[in-house]
Amino acid sequence: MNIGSVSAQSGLSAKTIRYYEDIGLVKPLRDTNGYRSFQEKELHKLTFLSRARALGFTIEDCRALLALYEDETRASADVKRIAQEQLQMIEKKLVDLQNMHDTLSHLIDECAGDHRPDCPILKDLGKV
Amino acid sequence: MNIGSVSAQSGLSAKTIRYYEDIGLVKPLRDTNGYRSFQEKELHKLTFLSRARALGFTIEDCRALLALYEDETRASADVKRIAQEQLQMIEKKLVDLQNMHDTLSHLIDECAGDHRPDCPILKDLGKV
DNA sequence: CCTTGACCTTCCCCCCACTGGAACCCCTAT
DNA sequence: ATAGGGGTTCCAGTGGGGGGAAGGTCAAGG
Repeated sequence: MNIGSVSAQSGLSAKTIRYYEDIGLVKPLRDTNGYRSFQEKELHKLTFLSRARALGFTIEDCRALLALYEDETRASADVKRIAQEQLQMIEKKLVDLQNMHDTLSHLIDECAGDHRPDCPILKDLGKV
Repeated sequence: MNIGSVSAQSGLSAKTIRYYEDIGLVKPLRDTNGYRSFQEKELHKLTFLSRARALGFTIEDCRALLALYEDETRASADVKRIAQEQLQMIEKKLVDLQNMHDTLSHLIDECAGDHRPDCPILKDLGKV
């Protein structure tokens, strides 16, 4: 399979796949013409990466997860720990975003939103 | 006021304040020794920027908001519109994060997390 | 056989919003 | 005189790729 094919199947752009090769996440073979030649296993890894990234795992998380993915003697506890750490990050971000949301939402409610210059949003943001 | 002073008062790092000058958000005067010299107005703007950034506004949003902040003839509707757009971005991110959270949380629940290699997290991420 | 157009290659720069660090200057206290 | 804590500039790097140039390769159509 060429890069275009695995790109379509994995949902990753060709650019991204080349980047993943650069940083050592995948190691496709090369044809005599220099084209990357992906085998089933590499396609699985790329699909794995695509899903893991979509769940917010960092590249380094993905590297660790991929190592476990390929290690038949892994302990599922190791995978679960990484996933739980990521879940905590997500939960923290959710709290932060929810706070932003509430603050901004409140400010917006206070603002008349008309032709007059008086604006609680600006007033609050500039408060000393 | 020197940069250290406005940094402490605004909550922005000195590095960030220099960066904000670079990109034209603030324009402090200079002392004869070359030090930046901030006046009250600049401090207000920096505090404004600090708050707005904390609410997730981009630098370009901040630039627009600052222009409105300084424009005595603004219409509050213009401010409200920018804020509402930002609120929508935040709400979209909240939905995405919540979806990530639910998916990951479900996967974690399924995983035994013991010494055995069987792991629904890896299995699901690698599914074709 | 030639051309066309889709695909592939490497290379380098760009994005956001900073952060770190080097090398140097300035000011005050001891 | 020196030590230390300011300040200054400039260069490079972060994460996770994207855009686009300049060029090689391949299959199909005329």
